Amino acid sequence: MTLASLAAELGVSRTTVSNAYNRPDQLSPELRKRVLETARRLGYPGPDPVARSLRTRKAGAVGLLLTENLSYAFRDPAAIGVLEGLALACEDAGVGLHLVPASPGRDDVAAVHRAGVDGFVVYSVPDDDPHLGAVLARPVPTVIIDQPRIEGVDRVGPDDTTAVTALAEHIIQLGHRQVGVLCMRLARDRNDGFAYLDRQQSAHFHVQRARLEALAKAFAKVGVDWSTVPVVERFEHTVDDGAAAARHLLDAHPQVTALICTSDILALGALAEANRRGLRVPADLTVTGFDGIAEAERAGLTTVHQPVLEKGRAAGKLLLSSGDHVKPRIITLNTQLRIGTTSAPPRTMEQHWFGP
Amino acid sequence: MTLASLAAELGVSRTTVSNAYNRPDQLSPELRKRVLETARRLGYPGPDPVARSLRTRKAGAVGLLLTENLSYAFRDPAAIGVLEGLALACEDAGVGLHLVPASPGRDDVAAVHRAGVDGFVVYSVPDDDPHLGAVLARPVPTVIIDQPRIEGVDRVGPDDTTAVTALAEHIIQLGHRQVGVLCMRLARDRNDGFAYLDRQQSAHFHVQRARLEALAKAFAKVGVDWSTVPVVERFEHTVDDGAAAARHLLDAHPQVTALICTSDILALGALAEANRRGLRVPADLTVTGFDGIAEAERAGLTTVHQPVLEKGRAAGKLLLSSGDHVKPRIITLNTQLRIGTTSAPPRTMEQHWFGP
DNA sequence: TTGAAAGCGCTAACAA
DNA sequence: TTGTTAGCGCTTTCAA
Repeated sequence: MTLASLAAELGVSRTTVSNAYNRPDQLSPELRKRVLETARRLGYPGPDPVARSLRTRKAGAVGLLLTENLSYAFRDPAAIGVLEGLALACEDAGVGLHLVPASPGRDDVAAVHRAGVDGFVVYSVPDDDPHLGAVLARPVPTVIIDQPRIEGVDRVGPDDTTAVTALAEHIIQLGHRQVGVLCMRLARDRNDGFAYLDRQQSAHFHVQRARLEALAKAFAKVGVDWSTVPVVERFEHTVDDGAAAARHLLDAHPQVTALICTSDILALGALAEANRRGLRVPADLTVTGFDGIAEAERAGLTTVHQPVLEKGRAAGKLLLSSGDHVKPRIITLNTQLRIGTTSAPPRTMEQHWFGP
Repeated sequence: MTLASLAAELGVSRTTVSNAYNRPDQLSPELRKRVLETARRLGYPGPDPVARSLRTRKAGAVGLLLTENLSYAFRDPAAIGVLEGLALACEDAGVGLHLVPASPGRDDVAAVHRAGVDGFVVYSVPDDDPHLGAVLARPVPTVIIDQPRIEGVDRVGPDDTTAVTALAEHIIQLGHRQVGVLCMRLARDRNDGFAYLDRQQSAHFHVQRARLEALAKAFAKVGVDWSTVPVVERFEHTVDDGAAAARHLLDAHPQVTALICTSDILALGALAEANRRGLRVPADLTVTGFDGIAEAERAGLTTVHQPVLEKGRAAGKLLLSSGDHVKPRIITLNTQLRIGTTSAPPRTMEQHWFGP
């Protein structure tokens, strides 16, 4: 059954049948009723969506590219928040959200080519991601969330530099000079261990790079040589990995008084590890995160909150309002330093205050 | 730029250009290279996915219908698990996952018609959902997760009756006879309050209905008249709503010794409310859930665990392996009663044991 | 290895 | 109010 065969059956033109579905005001109610009834009787399911899309040049869906194991997207509360916000924006506009199957491993870009969508949202991928390249090659609008920064492409994200600088100043003000850092993956190759300056500076994930740079700059101001600061990178982004990274760092640098983590998930792991080694937080060790996920707030983590749901929603709105703009649009989201109960002056400072 | 104009530019046929993209073995490497290079130079982005889909009759995506506020899907860990499993199955098969924008309020079924997909997964909708009707009217395979049960349609889900019966027997064996129930919405209309027998029995959500029926049957066996058992329904499915529902129930029926909740989320709310009123769990009140989400296990909740990720994945696999079967396939997932620290004999029993 | 021809199923000018 | 005409951009027999 097709629209044409139904029209033939009815003895009307295809236009009439099409109008019965798409422009009810273009034909008499009786005729329309007759068309619809005959369609039901004959089992015609209505106009084929793909053929309609081809004709109207509208797919009615936006693609979401997140080059990661899907498990990541559904396990990280921050990512879920972004997804939810984006889904809400799509729902408002009545368009579908098409998750592009792009595993990080297999560089199979075909899925991007195959996606019938009117635009793409790209969420936090490395700047050398081949899927990203495929997306940008498609003649549809694109909005990038967080990273990378691409000249001429719309983007939504926080100002990582400002946010992390505020956090660093808080830690510095507390008196910490012996700090360590746990960060997420810096490139597509796996490196579960220390990340030295060259790797930090050549990181393919802009967000991580910006956060590390902001930390380096802030600590340099108070005389800390960043090349001496231990930074441990972790490929996977889970609480357990955060704990393992913390262990790795503290084993090698027990003198560290503050652990700065570039995400709450890692920080929660660090808290677990501190607990495991009998370190009291914040008395013996300060731990900070980034994102402001609910679980972190419940744990009292000192962190930088960012409005993740708003981030996804803003990206969706931006994408869906494309067309009436020329210059690329950048939306910078407000972040907020939230001082919890996991940061305090280092022990040595307390000893100063209270005497030995 | 289209495939045709590129072919014209190159002085070759459209077939050749098409083959350059889709069947590299059908033309000489040199010619292919020339085609691809010219394409890049002229900014031809490759075959249009929609046109290709029309021609090949393959959209390369599966639709997901969940008639709910999207916020629900992204806030309930059980739903996220299903989503993740389904996404994994899609990723394995290299097909996209198209979230259909179907708000519960607006009965706008158009989004279902517009979705260019090769099949649908329907997750837990009421049996009278109009979107579901639209899905079933489309000539593509469909798999339903959890509910409703539709004759002739593939389905994946747990055996709620067996699972809840085991749970009920546990509670009964502990000695509880004065029980109360918190359940999720029973129909599309909002009813935040008591749900009496007629509403329970006419519930449009099969899962809730089956669970209530199983409870009724199990308690009837030990002489409890189910019509005297307070059941509080809640339209929204959040921890806060669970707490409010528990308050509602306990205010009216303080003699209740066990609160049986049809989901972990509601149960977590009930725990919070018990805590608020100074009731010790399980000494003063037994609380049970359903689902086995991580947070519940962390809280030591007595619950029925179901493999949510597996549920989503199984549904995806089923859908993607359609075609080579005739009879509808039903996959029943194993559930597991997990007795935690929130269930114990009622106080009156203890008094029996230890004397007054 | 390449090309010609024939649609996939639909919508939107425009004309009647 | 209805019909005619002309594609949307592509793939796929089939024949050369």
